[in-house]
Amino acid sequence: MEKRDAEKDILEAAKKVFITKGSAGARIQEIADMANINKAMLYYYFKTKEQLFNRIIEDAAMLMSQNIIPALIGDKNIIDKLEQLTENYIDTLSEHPYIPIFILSELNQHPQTFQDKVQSRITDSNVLPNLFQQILLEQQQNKIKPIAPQHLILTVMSLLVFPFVAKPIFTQLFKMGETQYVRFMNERKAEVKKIIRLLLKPNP
Amino acid sequence: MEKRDAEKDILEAAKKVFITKGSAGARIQEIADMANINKAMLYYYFKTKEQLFNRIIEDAAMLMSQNIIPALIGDKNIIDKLEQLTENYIDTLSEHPYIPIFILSELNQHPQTFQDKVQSRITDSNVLPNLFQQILLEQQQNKIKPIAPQHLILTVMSLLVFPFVAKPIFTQLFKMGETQYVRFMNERKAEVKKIIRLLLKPNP
DNA sequence: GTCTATAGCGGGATAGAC
DNA sequence: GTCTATCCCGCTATAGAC
Repeated sequence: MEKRDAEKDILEAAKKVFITKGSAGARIQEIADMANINKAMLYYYFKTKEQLFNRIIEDAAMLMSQNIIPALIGDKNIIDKLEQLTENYIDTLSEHPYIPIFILSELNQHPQTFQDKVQSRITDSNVLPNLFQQILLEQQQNKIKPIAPQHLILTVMSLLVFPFVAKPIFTQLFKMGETQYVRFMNERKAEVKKIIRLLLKPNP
Repeated sequence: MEKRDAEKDILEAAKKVFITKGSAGARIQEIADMANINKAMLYYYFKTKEQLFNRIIEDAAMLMSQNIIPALIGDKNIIDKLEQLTENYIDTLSEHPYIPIFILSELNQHPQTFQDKVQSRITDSNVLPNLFQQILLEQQQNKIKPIAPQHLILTVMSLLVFPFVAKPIFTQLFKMGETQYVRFMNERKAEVKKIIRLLLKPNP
């Protein structure tokens, strides 16, 4: 029998409600109900709706960047790094499929949020410039085919993230249930890796 | 000197506000102000906020499907069709970059919307089953490499749509201005077509 | 068709007892 | 820490004069 932790319950409920309804559409009452807690109690733990929301979106952004950065650092070659990223990303997002659309949608409405809460972590780590440099270096060494680093990165991110962003559309369009969706996204790892190799592996 | 058309002004303003703030975040007052019209006048033309919103999202969905369907029907081969789609889509979305994130985000919050307003148009036209059939046929004839139709479609859609969905992220990440973004998205047409050919063109 | 004024209420936030 | 009651603002929507 575990001790009931109000703050944890609130965060869990808030996550669900904010992610499905968005910042403006979410109702504090609904979060409180879902956490089996009084609305006043919620304000006892989190001073304002905005503060609670910030906490949720920070957690979500953290979850995302935690999977990018480790896959991309180290001294493996580019193809290995991107394949590792594919594994990590699809696994994590399969467990949290609504995170990307939530982040992107909120970012669209408040672009400053990104600057403040997400970019700093990526910029500070210097992952991106290092990756660019490695791509250009491996090209000079003829280890991979020529491609603009921006296009390569955007292509891989597109292939990884979009299927989750568009989940509601394409599960309905392809008439998939939840189980089929998960299986499909697992197949998709191989598909994305195939494209990465097609793009980068030099012709023999 | 053109005649002032209130209804048109409202729709134009509503489009901007709904797309940037979302359905729940949008304020009727802001739409009215932007349309240089009285708030009561707005209710004269559109009975409720919801009705106005529905009109906006229907227009947006229409704009999207208008570009998919024509590129995919007819008797061209798959590669030509997908390359045509690439041209149409990136051109249209470059003019309306915030439409995809708007639609996807609202769809996520109200999945029923899709069933009602978008899917019917696509389902009725029978584009998707026909396309699937053509893909399988060309594979049997060894005109294209083997690939599951679902993965092919999802890959192409990812490559086309995601750069717009993630526009705020990657313009900031790659430190791009509006002009550079447009130029980059134009380059991207060639990049996407290259990937389509890599995926489908049989090795000689 | 256009405008002013206002109804009416949903929902964020707080007071204050226990 | 927990709860009830309530404040009060902002917002959708309407009434009604012109």
